[in-house]
Formats: sequence, C-alpha cells, structure tokens
Amino acid sequence: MSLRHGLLGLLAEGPASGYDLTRRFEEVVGPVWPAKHPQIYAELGRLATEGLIKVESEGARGRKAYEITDAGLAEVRRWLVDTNPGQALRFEPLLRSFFFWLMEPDELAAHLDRESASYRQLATTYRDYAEAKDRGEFGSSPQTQSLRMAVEAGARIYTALADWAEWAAERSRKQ
Amino acid sequence: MSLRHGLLGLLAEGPASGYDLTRRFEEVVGPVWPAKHPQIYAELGRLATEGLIKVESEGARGRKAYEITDAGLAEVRRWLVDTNPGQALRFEPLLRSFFFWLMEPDELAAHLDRESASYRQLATTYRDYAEAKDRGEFGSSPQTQSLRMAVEAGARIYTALADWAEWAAERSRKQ
DNA sequence: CTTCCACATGTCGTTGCCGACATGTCGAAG
DNA sequence: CTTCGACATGTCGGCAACGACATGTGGAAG
Repeated sequence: MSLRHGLLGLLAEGPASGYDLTRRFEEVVGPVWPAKHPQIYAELGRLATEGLIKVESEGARGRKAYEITDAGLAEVRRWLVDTNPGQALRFEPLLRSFFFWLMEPDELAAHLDRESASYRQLATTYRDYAEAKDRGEFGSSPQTQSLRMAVEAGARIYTALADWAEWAAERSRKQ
Repeated sequence: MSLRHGLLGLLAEGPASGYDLTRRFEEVVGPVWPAKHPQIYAELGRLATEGLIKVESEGARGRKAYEITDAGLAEVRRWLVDTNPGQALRFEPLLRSFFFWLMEPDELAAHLDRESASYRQLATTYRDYAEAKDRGEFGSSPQTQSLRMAVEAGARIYTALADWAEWAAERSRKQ
C-alpha cells in the first residue's frame, strides 16, 4: 500500500493529473519506489472511489486533475505518523554479492569497478543537487526541505555503496 | 527473475530442500530480497521442470532436497556476469522522506530519532558479524568471503542511514 | 502414551506490478 | 496542410508476491 500513500503525498502538494504524477514518479520518486502509469491510473481510480481524492478540473486532451480531500490528507498523515515502515530494502546488486564466489576473480574485479563507478556517478548527481538546493535554487518551501533530506539520503547511500564496491574490488584483487 | 537466481546461487553451495532455502532466505538473503515459502516452492518446481535443478534425495517427512545441475550453474553464472542489475533500491523509509513536510516538526524529530536508533542497531549487528568473520569464526571458504562482502555492505549502508537520520533530526529541530 | 514443536510441502485467492497494446488531442515546425 | 512529438488516459494478459489455509511427520519432553 505504499503507492497509494506516495500518490496522496504528491497530491498533498497540489492538484495533479495522472500524467503529471507518472512523470513525478519516474523523475523523483522512482529511485526509491518505482511505479508505471497503468498502476498509477488504476490507483487514482480507487482513491477517488474511496473519497481520498477527487477530480479538481478537467482540461484539454481529456486531462483530469485530482485534488486531495481532507480524508486523503488525514490518511497520508496517519501513514506517516502511526505506521512503521517495512524496513527491507530490496536491492538486486546486493543479492548478487552473496554469489560473488561463483565468479572468476578477474570477472568480479571488473564487475565491482563498473559498479563503483556507477554508484560514484549517482552520488555526485545527488550531491550536486543537494548543493543547488543549499544555494537556494529551488526556494525554501517545506516540500523543498523534505526533498533536500531525501537527496541527502541518496548522496550518502550511493557514496557508501561506491566506497564499498571499491573496498570489495581491492579485496578481491588481493588474493 | 531474481528469486530464481537467488535460489540457484544458494543451491550452488550444495543440495538443499525448499524448507532449508526458506530459512536461508529469511535469515540471510531476506534483508535484500525477501521471499516466502509459497514462492520458493513454486519456483523450485519451475526450475526442476526446466532442468536447472534436480531432486537429489528424498528424506523423512516428505523432504525433497534439490541439487543444481550444470545447466543451472551456467545460468546463474550468466546472470552474474552478463546481465546488469536493476539498480533501483526499493526502500519505504526513503519514500516517506519525501513527505516529511506533512508532519509536525516534533513528530518528525521523534520519528527520525527512532529511525536512526534502529539503523544504528542494524549497523552494529552487521559490524559485529563482519568482525566475527574476520576473526575466522566462519572459516575461509569462498562462500564465506562473499558473505563477508555482503555483510560489509550492510554495515556501511545502515551506518550511512543512521548518520543521515541523525543529520535530518538535527536539521528538523533547528527550525 | 500423549502432547507439542520443529520439520516439511503444498494450494488458493487476492493484490501488486509490468509490458504491450489501444486511442485520441493539441500545438509547433516544416 | 501535414506530420510529428509531447500530452493524456486507459485496457488486458500475465507473472510476482503474499497471507491464509491445509496437511502430515518425527522426535523429544513430560
């Protein structure tokens, strides 16, 4: 039930269409919670039926913008405050690490080099984004400050992963 | 298709039953790739049909132990070497962070305190485990060395998350 | 000798989630 | 005036994943 709360959370910022929300998901929320448009439209329909959101306006090209209701806002707040999150982080590269012993040492080292490079890249992207936010390039709304925290998490996690992959590459070469 | 490769990887260490694999998943693999027994038994059936594994022995209480075949070993190696992993890390606590602005500052600070404590706890657990491995308490097989790397990743990621949550808690209190 | 727990394997119904397919509109560029 | 790309919403079939239910066994403790 995380998708529905993700949608409610985004709609708490203001009205948006399924199309808008799909883009927000692929651009900002995607890295921690992927969702494609079929899911999103289906869930919006359900949320509307349950009265947690409602159609705010209908525009050109069949556009339907949804607005969060008081019930919806209460629900997303309840989710944030009362429920404790499933803490499992589903991450395929770490699943692979259990089976590194099945690779030849040179294959493994090469794999880890590629891995660390791509994590480093991501870490840099998030770090740059964080610095842009600190320079005030995105204003200072509460939403922006939450995003600042999310970006910081991204930067720290990918830095940790890049360091880890480098450590592991070195270790795999040393024997 | 990660579960099937996870199962093949575990079976590469030696024969095991569905029950064994279920426990290995909930004890070691679960934190990065959760799987419950209905999925596991179903997937084992499919893998056997495709000839990637085969029944090695049948024991008491209907126990069926599976063994990886040459085709299965080739498949898991192919997965490790040739395919590049989906790098999305699905993590609900970070999804929530996008919506922190919907919480009252004191609620948020309390939430982040709890969060950092639990990450710190996990980090310590992994760090202890890593040190036990370095003292040689689990031998020095290739499998153990892969596990050592996986554990290191866990320790580093949860340390990063604990630091992040502390940083965020402090930041949320400062305004 | 019974009771209880860990062992052990499965089915079933529901929801989550995705790729592919389908359809149509508006505006801008050529 | 046509064509193309971004906008926009949806359906459908299928696999993934999970919780609940079902069933039975072997050994150990009382």
